[in-house]
Amino acid sequence: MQYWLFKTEPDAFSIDDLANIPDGIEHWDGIRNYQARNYLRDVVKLGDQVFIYHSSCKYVGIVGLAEVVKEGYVDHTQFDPESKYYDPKSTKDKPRWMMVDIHFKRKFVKTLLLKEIKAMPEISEIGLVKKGHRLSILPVNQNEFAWLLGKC
DNA sequence: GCCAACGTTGGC
DNA sequence: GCCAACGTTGGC
Repeated sequence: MQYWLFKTEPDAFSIDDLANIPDGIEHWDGIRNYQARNYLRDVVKLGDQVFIYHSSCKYVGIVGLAEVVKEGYVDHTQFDPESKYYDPKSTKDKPRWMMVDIHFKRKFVKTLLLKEIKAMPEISEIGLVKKGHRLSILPVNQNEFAWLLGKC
């Protein structure tokens, strides 16, 4: 079992959007960064726990919890010229981009704000606040996950 | 909207 | 394979 933090811009897709899907399952498409892709392809496994994080918005932080219900498979939006995630250099023989499916578990009563997370000395080493923090798929270690979940 | 950080592209 | 130019991310 591993732990992750998936970023999303709530204007585009929020925790509420995820919660409002009838079966609660959504494919996490549109990841266009090789390191994040490698995580999705090779490391993210069934049953892994995922913090949902809102970025580029008023209340930046962790907003809820989801679980991986399907491991890495081809992200179809890379082949769709109408999609903003279209990648003309990707081919069906050698698709570049992957995605996973996640299932909504719960929305936290209150957003665990980035500024609160930054103020926690117990998890000062968390990837979210260090170099490489721009990755949209970030690993979270077990201690960090347990600590953060205890604050929600 | 600004800007620092950092990823990608492409010429050489 | 280097590196400058350019694009994107994301907090503020």
